[in-house]
Amino acid sequence: MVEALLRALRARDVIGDDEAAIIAGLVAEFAEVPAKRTVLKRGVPLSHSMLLIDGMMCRYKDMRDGSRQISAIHVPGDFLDLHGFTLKHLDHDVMALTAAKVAHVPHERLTRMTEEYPHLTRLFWFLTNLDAAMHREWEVSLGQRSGVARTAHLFCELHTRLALVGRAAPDGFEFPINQTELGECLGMTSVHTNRVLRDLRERGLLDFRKGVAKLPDPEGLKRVAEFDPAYLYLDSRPR
Amino acid sequence: MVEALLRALRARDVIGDDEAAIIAGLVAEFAEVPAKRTVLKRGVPLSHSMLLIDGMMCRYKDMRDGSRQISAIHVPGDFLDLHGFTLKHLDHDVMALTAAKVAHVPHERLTRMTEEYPHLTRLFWFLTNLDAAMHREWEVSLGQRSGVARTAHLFCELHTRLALVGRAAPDGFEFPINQTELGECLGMTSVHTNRVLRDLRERGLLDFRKGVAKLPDPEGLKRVAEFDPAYLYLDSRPR
DNA sequence: CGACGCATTGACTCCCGTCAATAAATGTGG
DNA sequence: CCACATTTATTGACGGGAGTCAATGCGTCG
Repeated sequence: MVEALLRALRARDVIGDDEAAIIAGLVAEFAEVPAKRTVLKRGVPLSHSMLLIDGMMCRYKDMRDGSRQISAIHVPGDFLDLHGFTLKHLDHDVMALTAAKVAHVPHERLTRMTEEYPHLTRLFWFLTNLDAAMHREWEVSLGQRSGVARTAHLFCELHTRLALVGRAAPDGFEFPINQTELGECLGMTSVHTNRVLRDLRERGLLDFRKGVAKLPDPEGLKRVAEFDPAYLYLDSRPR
Repeated sequence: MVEALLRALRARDVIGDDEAAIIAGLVAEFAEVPAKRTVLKRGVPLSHSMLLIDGMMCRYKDMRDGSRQISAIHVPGDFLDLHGFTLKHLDHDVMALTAAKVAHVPHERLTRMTEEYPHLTRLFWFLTNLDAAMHREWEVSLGQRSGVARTAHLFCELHTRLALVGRAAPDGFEFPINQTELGECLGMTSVHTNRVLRDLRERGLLDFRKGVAKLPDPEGLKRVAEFDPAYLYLDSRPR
């Protein structure tokens, strides 16, 4: 059940079968989550972390005026709140975009991991640092890229991350999100998101419709996005 | 020399004198850095992490067209690249805004820490998660807040963080940055940054001039910024 | 004193938000 | 299987916040 996580980790370091077994042993139970459900609320004390097994989720913060910023998209193999282990409660909410399956990892087991398995500890620490690296790249998108480039960049990132865990084809992937939510990732209104998507479609770079993204020209899309996957740290070195 | 770091940590957890001594013992050497110097370049393999003792620095990414996004501001007590311990190289650059003093912490000592001191490991892990929390809040600023609110929010954050390490008065603080760099934090041009600053000054909320920020009405500034310091995790709980 | 960096301001443009209408897709109950 | 409600996508018209270009001022420093 933790295959996606292992694929993500093995893209970055060598994980022995013994360590894989320990990782699998961290999971206490599995749970199903219906689409659109908010699974984690800001400020609530946490006693376990959640690993996404299947489906897609997002982190977000709501503003007083009803607008919302989605600060991260989660794909299978991602922890939704591994940072919650040291933060004790979250500063944001987490919501399921689709029906999803998650694994619960009790914090006591993570504490024990920090006491007995320093290498795994560094690997899990790495995962939260990877989250931060993605946040930084999103800051660049939101601060510097145009609507078109920002949108292209998001789809390039997801294509790369989903392919890593076997959820993307070379020319596309499923991305079950509507234009309002997509706009909430990109800091744009749904109206403008719609226009940007039309632009990208007319330029033959991206066809996103009904929750399915088609990438007829991935290289062209990367060029428009100024996409450099270095921030995803897809190189294997000991952690 | 590591007082600022200890103040930051003690705002979030109980640190014994024994642990404080271990933290101090992580430092191998100190170094002086001149203003405007880039101290860390993306992609360069790292063998130690740097703790900021005095002065201010920033993380940034350059775009191909010459524009730049600053993704974080660092104050004394911050690690500049603790995440580099598990990432092995950075996805961004780090630059000194002022003349500064840093402490070098060799990665071997951090590795040893993960093997011998699980509580300190969780504390240091927490620090990188705190960085990520700030990145998320900046995503919210860049994606949803107006130029005025975004600017106000940045000054609220810095006021809080600097006060924590004894570098701010109740009504202001030193912030040695020019309007171009400030704009690079906020995703705006220097011209627009100038207009926003004038606006905030005329509204009696913020007077930023010559590297000094005066906050005649901190509560009003927070209101405009929709500033909620929860994401800074200034509550003491065991990590 | 002149060169330089930085701040300030005006004029103009344009990307993107707002408001609104319509269409298309999806779901729901009878 | 149809009538109806709801959600989502699409498009137009209009306005405003922010970018671009450019000129001016001003303090610092060699």
